[in-house]
Amino acid sequence: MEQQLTIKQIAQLAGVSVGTVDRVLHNRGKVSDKALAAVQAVLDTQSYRYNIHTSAVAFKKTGKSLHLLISIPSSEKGEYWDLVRQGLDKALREYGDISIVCEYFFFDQFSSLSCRDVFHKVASQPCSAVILGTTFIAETRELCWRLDERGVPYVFVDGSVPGTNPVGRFMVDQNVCGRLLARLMDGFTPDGSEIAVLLPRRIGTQISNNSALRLQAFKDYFAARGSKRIIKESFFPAADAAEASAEIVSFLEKNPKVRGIAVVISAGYRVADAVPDSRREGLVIGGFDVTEGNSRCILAGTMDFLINQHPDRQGFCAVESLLHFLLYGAPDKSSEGRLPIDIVFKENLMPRQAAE
Amino acid sequence: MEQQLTIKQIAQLAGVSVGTVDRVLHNRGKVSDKALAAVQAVLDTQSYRYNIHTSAVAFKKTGKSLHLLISIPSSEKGEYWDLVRQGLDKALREYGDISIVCEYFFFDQFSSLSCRDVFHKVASQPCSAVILGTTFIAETRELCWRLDERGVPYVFVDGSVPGTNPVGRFMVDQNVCGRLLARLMDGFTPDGSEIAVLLPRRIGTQISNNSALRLQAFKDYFAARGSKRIIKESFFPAADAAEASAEIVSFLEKNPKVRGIAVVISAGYRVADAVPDSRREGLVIGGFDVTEGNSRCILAGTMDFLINQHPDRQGFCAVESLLHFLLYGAPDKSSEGRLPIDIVFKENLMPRQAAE
DNA sequence: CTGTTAGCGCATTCAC
DNA sequence: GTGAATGCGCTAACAG
Repeated sequence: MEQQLTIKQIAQLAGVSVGTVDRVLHNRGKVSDKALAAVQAVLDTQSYRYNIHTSAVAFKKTGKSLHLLISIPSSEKGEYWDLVRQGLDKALREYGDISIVCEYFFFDQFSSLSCRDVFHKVASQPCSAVILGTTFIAETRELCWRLDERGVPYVFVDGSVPGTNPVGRFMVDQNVCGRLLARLMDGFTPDGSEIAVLLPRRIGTQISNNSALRLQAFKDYFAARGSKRIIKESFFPAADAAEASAEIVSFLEKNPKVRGIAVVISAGYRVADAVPDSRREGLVIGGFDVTEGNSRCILAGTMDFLINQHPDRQGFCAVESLLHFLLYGAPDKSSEGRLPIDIVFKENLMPRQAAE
Repeated sequence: MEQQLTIKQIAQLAGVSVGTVDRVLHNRGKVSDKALAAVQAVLDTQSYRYNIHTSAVAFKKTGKSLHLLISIPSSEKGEYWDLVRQGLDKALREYGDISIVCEYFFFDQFSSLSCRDVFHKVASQPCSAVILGTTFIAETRELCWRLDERGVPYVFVDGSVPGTNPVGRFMVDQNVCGRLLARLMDGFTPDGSEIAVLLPRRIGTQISNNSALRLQAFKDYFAARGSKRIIKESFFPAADAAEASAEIVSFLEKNPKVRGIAVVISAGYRVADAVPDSRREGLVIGGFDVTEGNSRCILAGTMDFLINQHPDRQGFCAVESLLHFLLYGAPDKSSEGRLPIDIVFKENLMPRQAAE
């Protein structure tokens, strides 16, 4: 709408040259106090909007390009971290006018050793910035310290780690996830019935931070309302379909009053697949995220709803914000807020939920 | 990621100049068959991505700017069409690097006469393109014919009108809205209870197309499942708080078995406000869209859920797509798909749901 | 420290 | 019909 302020105009208003304005805007130093004050004065009055795209064009001249390192868990196609990746890639495509060299470092989300190994490589790799999937707290923190030392900016996807200084954090509120799950389960199951919460059991690894937060919030919901609902917590081997199936069948037999199953991870389809048809009627199953497996179950009617964290959006925002930071030199305004959470039923499941 | 193809490179590969490539890309004619074939050959092999932003920069030189006409219903702050407007404005801000002159033409969504009047002005106003809120079918169609004659492109927000040729249509599937509403109501109310559907009663105007579609889909949901649920349809005066209140109290007294109220328009808060506290317990109220009134009720706990059509997103996408069309000369790939629909509970209500 | 300038992708104008 | 040249906002190299 209203004409944008350009650096040329700023220069004119401040009585300096565009070079000086550029130096001020990017904190490149080598500016006299007087010139700095003059430019600042203009910036304080008028609102300047930086044009990331023309900036990118100018960058091309030098042949320099941004070097992005992305370290996230590896993932089957259509599973959680692959969706994150789709969002990352989509952003990289959308900002294709900016010269970006991008390198992925995948680690095994079930192995802290693998994470440590991979992060070690990341720590010493020269780059402009890093995007991290926060899975292992200690390992992530250590890497961040190394990056801080080197002055390399980084952003988090899917979580945050205390004691670090990320330029942005892109995640949803797990507390909201847990309470929302509780609300839906509470509403969709009959009053006297029991509800099961299924947690992942992993070999040699303890329950992930997100699962724990969701479980806590889930229980908090009922506690806060003074609900008499009986909640049955149970672990299942999320990685092994056959084993999971056997355990879930047995669990349902032992708990005949269960009318709802809340799966606090994105492998809900494993549970849905395991429930025998004879038990399907009157059983509500809810899970997380529109992964391929969950999507299939929703369409088939063997799962009832999903809480969508929009992993793709998280990835997209991470790249977008990081580019803004790298080119503009200051964090994006919206890099700190929690991202919205959706609820997906069969009725509103979109074949391809597009990232942003 | 991979280097973008530029028009300079295309020119080189085709053995012509950038001017010729530009003429081909924009169908400006004045190109020999031979040159056209050469450029086409390159475009067929390589994939060219047009850079809308550098294009916008170049446009500035000429001082020419895009003239957008936006004609939508007027609206109180925070109500449905104001949310659409927020999305429109957000897009205009985001694409602030493009010189756009934008003019709003508001009409009264309850008066076809007002619409006709306003559209008459729009029809003769010179402009680059038009964005239309599709409220009155006949009036919209007539305007579109006039625009077609003049060769002015237009897009729809919040609906579509048969027999027109919009460059894009940005809306959600009302069929999905209705079925989703039914699904939620069905799940959240006890089995034997009755469900009320509340429709707007307007003076001198018949029920809007969207409301009718939602109602039909709502009923279809139950019919398809052979459900024995009793659905009570009722009209209420959405525009008058006092009258609405009286009628709803009386409705609830006459229908004591009603446990769910589905309001098929965005004025659900009027219903929620009218329900006496004594009847609140065990009553589920669902409506449409995160308007200020609905938002207040959700937070207060007097409404239970909203189906969010993201009017802001619709507006945003409309502008984005139109700009793409105007600058590139071809419709956006994603200008035809239906937009996603969210569900909002107290737990996942975001204070300010940002557009895109 | 500061101003000038070339050039990025693109649209347009104007000679040829 | 066509291509060379100009300038949009911006960066960076360079000359003062």
